[in-house]
Amino acid sequence: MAAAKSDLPQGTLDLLILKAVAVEPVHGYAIAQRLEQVSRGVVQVPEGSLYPALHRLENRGFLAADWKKTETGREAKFYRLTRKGRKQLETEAASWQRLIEAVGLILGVADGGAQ
Amino acid sequence: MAAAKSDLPQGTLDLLILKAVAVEPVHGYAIAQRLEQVSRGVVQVPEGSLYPALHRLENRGFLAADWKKTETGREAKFYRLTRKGRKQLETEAASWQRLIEAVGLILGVADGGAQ
DNA sequence: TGTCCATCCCTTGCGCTTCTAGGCATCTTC
DNA sequence: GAAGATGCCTAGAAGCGCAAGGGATGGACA
Repeated sequence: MAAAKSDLPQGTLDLLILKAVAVEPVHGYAIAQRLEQVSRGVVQVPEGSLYPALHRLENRGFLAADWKKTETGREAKFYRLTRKGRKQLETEAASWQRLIEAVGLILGVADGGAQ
Repeated sequence: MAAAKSDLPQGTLDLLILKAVAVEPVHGYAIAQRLEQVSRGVVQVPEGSLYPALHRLENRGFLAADWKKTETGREAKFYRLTRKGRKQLETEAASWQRLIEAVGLILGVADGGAQ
């Protein structure tokens, strides 16, 4: 059923996470909340997707993490973008742009089914 | 020049195939060529991705197929959109729109949206 | 005639990512 | 001290795209 739930296409999550972290160091739980909020609920990131993704990105050197206290007084792992990660963010953002342009061409070019 | 190789995110291929078939019945080989051509080489569909995808879509009742002769005189499997498939195309196209808008919000690509 | 290339179809197995479904620990509130 | 929110994590299953195989046909060309 077409709920607001939108399974993210493979690879997109990485891009979104990198972008979310680029602004300022954030911890995982807040990343999910921020993505959902900014996207107006369209993007929903279950924790089972989020944390593995964060670990992947950290393993590849795109993110680095430090434990700090949150506003609520709890210890949390704050991720920040490395230099390599910033470059990766640019690359993926460019790829994304190229992709949506290409898909746009395909979806829009043939006026055959234009409603 | 280096072709812009772009691994398609999971699920995107279905949408593109449905759209390609929507205009008129086409056979698999031509679908791949058309997608690559219309997208200006950005979208490339290897046969190992294409045919399984076609079979999936046929299995789910989104596509139907008939063997016909091509212009070049060879037998080929021409796929066409079923009623269910057309509905699916609309659904997926809408999902895609919603997604790129959401990602756009997060990336801040909208003019002045960044902050 | 025989060979090569382009066209056209297909399958298997791998790798990758996402999601479901759990568990664990801390802090606040009642 | 129980409950709920916060915050982190893992294991397993499922799905999809891709590389790398293979086969069959028709036309071009020597």
